[in-house]
Amino acid sequence: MDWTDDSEDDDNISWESDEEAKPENSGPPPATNLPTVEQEDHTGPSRVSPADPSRSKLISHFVGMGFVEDMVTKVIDENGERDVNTLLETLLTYKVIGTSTSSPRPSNNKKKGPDDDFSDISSVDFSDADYVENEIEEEDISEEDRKLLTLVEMGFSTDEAASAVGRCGQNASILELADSIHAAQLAEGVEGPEEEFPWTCWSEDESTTSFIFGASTDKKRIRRWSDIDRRKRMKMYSQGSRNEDDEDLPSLSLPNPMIGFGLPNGRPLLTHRKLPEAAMGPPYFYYENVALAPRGVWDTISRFLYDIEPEFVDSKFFCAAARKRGYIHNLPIHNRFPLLPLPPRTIFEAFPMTKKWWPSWDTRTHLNCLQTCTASAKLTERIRSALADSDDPPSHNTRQFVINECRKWNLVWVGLHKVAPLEPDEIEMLLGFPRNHTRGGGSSRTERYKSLGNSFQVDTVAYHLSVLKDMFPNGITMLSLFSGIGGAEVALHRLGIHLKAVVSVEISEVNRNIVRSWWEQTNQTGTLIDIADVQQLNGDKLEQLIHTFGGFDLVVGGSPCNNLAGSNRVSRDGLEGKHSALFYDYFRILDLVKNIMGKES
DNA sequence: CACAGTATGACAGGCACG
DNA sequence: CGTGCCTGTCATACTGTG
Repeated sequence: MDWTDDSEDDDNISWESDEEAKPENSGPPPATNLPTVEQEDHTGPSRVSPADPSRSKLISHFVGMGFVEDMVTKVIDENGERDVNTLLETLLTYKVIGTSTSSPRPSNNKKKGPDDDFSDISSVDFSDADYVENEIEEEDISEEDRKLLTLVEMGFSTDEAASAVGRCGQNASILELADSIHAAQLAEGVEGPEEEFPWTCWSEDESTTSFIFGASTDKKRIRRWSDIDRRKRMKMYSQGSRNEDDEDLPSLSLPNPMIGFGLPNGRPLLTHRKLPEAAMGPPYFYYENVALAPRGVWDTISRFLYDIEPEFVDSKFFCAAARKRGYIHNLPIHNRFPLLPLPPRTIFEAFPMTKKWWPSWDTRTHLNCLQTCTASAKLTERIRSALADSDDPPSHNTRQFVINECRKWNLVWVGLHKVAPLEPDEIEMLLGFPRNHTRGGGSSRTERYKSLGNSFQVDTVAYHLSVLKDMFPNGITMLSLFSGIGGAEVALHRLGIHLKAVVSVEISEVNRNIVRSWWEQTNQTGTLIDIADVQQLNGDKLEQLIHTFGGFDLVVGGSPCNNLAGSNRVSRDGLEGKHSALFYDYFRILDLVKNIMGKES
């Protein structure tokens, strides 16, 4: 499966285009810049030339993040100070290059040449003489030492790094070593030495680079994810430099591209995080809502949900339709795997019949977010007549009109000059549900659109939940809040995870019927209990349920987005809105479950 | 009454530009 | 760094129809 065929998209992966547009980025060599213990003697602003205030501020900022000053200086020299985002990307790229030389791939750790090491970072020019020179220098460091250095850079102690190499052998990859240390920490029940979230890496695929946040060897300099500093970094990461006055505003920024902690087939998938003590299970939990909520909403949600950083993912990387969502969960994030078969990932793959009628000037390869409303017949007729009356190809204005409406309403081409909204069963397919999942059972067409528009994208959610399969070979007991049409249930079922018991809370009777009907049709052998209102789920009721089922393994829920979604022109009131305030019920119930289960164990 | 159709912007992020 | 422009967004309220 090729996860890179988006490259012709207009929403190119930003670092690709950035790097390609800047061949001069081939600058500083990676190897000598591998952070080492010497790094601890680097200082802040004092060593920075005061000649240029903005420059020295920039340098000390990056140095404070754990980059070596020489490397920072060099990167600024080459890129200028204008685009902080580019600077950070470049610095991180060099860091990753350095890391990758010391971490052979798990499947291929034979002798390797430079090409092997860097083939996945094609956008950087390695013909640079500096690079060759430093590759030679790097040969002087033993393989084991390089791994130790990398682990230390990731925030582990030298003792832990050495023990991990001892346990896993010298041929183990960095990822395996990091996992081993993490597992050892969990087994011992001790707080990790480097606070939570020592580093995070988003990696994509063979043609892209990876990002690492906050790597540093200095314990005191490690930034807690929950600190305000992370906002600064996220802000820089996603938007470049901003007004300093904004820094106190509690506002998380969205990553671009929106790929969460990594995608299927991402290579190498260097993901590892340490959660705050209070966030850890049991039970595991998984919370979802729209990514583009009003300012401050995700900060609040994150603060309530034990300060876990949201994972923002756009489902366009999983299927043919976009769906930008934030997920907060305490699940492990390594060894994820996608649902099979992989769903169609472009419009043409999903709807081959449309290709015949698709005009060349409609360059869409993905649909936008599937919503609860669809275009009217009147609009599609306006489009048809506009095209029928115009030349071939149509004028710029006509094309623009048609394209805008097609994007806005997710229209597809079904005939000459003829566009149409998706049918409910087509949306079911895009979202990963079985065909006719919402059909029948007293569900009207409008209700189907509404239920589907409010649902999970199953493949995306399943990818995150896939880590549960090995952990619960005998199946799981789940509390599903705001179940809707059962996206989480379908995801777990498709993953082959047995559902021992599901307590489903859903206000809509139509949706409850859909889930019940699906449950019966898939011959589930477990128990399904449905409850209409989250308000009914008080401490007594939960205690009773937990007693009956021996606790919950997983608490899933996507609370209502009505007052958060951008489409809402009337009552986009944020988390305090009538519907979206139900988030607090999610938190209340999750916290109750944690407390009750904590007592019983 | 149920259902379908329709009109109804605000707002934030990304980008190019000066 | 500010500005303008473009783009995208799990929706609500009202009206018409049978």
